Amino acid sequence: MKKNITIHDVAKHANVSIATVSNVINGTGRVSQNTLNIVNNSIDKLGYYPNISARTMKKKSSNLISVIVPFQNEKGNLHDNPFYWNLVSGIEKVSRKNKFQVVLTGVTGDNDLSLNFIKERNIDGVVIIGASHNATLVKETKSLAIPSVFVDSYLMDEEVYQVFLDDEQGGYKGIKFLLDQGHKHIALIGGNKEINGVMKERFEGAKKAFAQTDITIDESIYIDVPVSMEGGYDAGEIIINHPKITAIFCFSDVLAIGLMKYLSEKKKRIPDDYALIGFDNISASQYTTPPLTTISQNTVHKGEVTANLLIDQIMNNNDIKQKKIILPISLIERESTSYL
Amino acid sequence: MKKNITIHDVAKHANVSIATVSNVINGTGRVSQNTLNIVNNSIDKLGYYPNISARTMKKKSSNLISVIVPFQNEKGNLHDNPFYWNLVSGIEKVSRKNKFQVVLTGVTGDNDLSLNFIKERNIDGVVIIGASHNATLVKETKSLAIPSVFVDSYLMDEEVYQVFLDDEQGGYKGIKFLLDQGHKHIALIGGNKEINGVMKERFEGAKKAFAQTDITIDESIYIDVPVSMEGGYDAGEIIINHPKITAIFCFSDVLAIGLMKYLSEKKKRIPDDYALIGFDNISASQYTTPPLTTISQNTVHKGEVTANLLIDQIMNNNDIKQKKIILPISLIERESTSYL
DNA sequence: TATTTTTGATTAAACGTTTCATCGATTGTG
DNA sequence: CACAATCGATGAAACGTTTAATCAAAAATA
Repeated sequence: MKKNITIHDVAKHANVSIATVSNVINGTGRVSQNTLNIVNNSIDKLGYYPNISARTMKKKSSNLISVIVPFQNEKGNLHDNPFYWNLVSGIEKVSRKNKFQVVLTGVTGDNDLSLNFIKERNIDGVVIIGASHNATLVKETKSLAIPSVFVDSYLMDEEVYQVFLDDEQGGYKGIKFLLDQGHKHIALIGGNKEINGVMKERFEGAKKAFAQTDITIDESIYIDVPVSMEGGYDAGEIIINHPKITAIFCFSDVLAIGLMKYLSEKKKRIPDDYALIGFDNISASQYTTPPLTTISQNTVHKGEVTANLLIDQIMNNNDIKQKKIILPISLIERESTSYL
Repeated sequence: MKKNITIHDVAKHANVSIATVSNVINGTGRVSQNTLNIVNNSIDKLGYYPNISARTMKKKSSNLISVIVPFQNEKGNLHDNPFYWNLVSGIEKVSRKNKFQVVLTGVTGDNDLSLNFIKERNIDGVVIIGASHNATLVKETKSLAIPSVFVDSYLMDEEVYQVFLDDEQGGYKGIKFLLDQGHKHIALIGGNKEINGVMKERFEGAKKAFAQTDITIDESIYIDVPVSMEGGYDAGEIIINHPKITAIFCFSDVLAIGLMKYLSEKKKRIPDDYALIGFDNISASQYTTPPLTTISQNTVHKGEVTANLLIDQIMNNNDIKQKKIILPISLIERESTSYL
């Protein structure tokens, strides 16, 4: 078992005290140019690297960021949706640039909801993705009293840092677009819209668009399914049994992709039989046939914004303008929609 | 600033020594049922949780697993491919079950190739994904001399723990399938096949399938593009300029999805004009039109296997049968192929 | 009963840092 | 020249565990 090189070894080698070595490593205190060189030289020569656990213990800060992904299903896997990967990608990238590392943790139900590790490890900040459905998780996180950012969670809580999309505007624009094209009977497919969350917001936006016309939303239908390709596929049956429907707004691209399969199996044509809009602009959405008109969000960017907001808190940047960051959306018109 | 509850506080509260408390926490040493109850009671009452950094320092083990994803591109983002997310999902799940947490780290080129954090944090084990292209990374990792598993890396190194797919068999089965259907001119699309790695293996398998027939592989073509939807799309132009080609084998589903878009834009029909096979069986592949015939791997499962192999090493399970685990593939026939 | 073994618990050192208080030497001021 | 201020460096305590060595009391053995 090879013995670790410690700060003591460096101190001995450089003929200085460990305090001086520590100062050199951290750029703290006062140290002359001369000893600085000597110490750095010793560090190189010995191949010294600091022990972060010791540092963490002393400083009560680990330079670790925890990203928590709650599960919708019970299989224990992370969501099968490219959206999450892109988000995490953005978070990881910015964190890395700022010398933080990302601990990725999935939490399932309330059962194994143990955020203890955050305190145990002196984790500096935590990102929670899509916690709307999980009140316990939110409460638990708040009680940690460490820097945190909730993504896509729609918490009615001014105290809390949040990043989300202008989902309402997204819902609005999607429906407005379809209405402008002359559609009158529009199906909406999404997850549970009763809970505060992205689905509810998108739906609220949709309602607003309807309200601006003389078409009442009652002529439409909302189909509540699991947000996955399979869910979208399953929703297809309901769609084709509603004879009047001419357009569909899926509150997630994965839903739209699943639905397209069902419709294509039933020989329905897009956009001829049904105009179709998705949400998220995952990269697959431009590769469907036809390419999917969708509400675009830059998910990697969202992750970057999230990480920055978190790190600003950690660093005590008091020039944080706002606790809530709402990212804009835009509608990308592709070929799954066209004028009637 | 609230003071942390330490093992000392618990000891005082329970009227025992800190050593006893430590024994209770870890289930080590001898402690009577009576004091066990008392101590546990104190722990609950005080809301004590151990400080993992202190423990890590003493035990030289952090219960942390590092997952390293090398980048192909220079944008600094993790690969935009659902494959990776599924893999990480499997790793995270098994790790969590075994009380390990996952640190996710992207490394770009050789420039910022700093694996120092692994030693600095006493990380217990490391998973490296797709390191074939990155010799420095491999060398660096080996020099760490800690438990490690390379995924999809094809290292010619018997010392090293590896998990990969039976890529050669995958390449073989795909081509054999097309040849059996009567195709004679087949295009292959993949990444760089000159480096040891999944692409090379798949190509080798393909060659074997050709060798069993009187059709020579020279009548085929290999198109080397970045492994992404965009790459597949770009390959399309080459395809349609090769008049004899009747079938295409994409060494990744994302390539196939990109290609399908190009072909559909050019009014080519699948499978009528081109038979098409993908690789990976990402969930999107069954939602394309037509659904994609593909070589299937269970990527979440692959992640689970990887984590188990790593944890077995960490736990010193000497009943590890083999250092190389090759996971089977199977061909899933969908509608992007059919007999001529 | 005298002696050994086992049980349950304790003491104290060690893990590798950071940081505060201290201190001698050098430089600056009036 | 006497004194104050600054500079560069140090010693030692503290962070919160684990664990080896030790020990008294209780139980088992002869």
